[in-house]
Amino acid sequence: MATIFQQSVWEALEQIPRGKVTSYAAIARYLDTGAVRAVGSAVGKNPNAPEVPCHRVVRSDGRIGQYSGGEGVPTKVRLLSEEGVVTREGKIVDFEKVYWDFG
DNA sequence: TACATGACTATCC
DNA sequence: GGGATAGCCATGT
Repeated sequence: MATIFQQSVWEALEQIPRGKVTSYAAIARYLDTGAVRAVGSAVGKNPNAPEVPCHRVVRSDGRIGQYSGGEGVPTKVRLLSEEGVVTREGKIVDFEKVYWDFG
């Protein structure tokens, strides 16, 4: 059962442009809430995997974080790499350059 | 209704 | 600079 909160999170994810990443904190801020952990839970339960680019969400410190799909984090890293987001040792390279904010 | 948990973050040694 | 601890809101049992 998807709650309004979760749907809001997923809508936010769709706004992330290709080749960019954002953080859970940014989404929480966009939703005008400080529930960064709840955001993580919502993203992880995302039932619209292909529609929603949940792999474009990383931690605020530039690390990949977690992933619940395919092979897990390796899959997330691969997807990001395909979009031009280079990662290394589970961390985003040039994080500030590929970081995208809601505005 | 109350308790425990989580794809996190910020702070404090 | 790196590891550990507390705080946070929403969800599921």
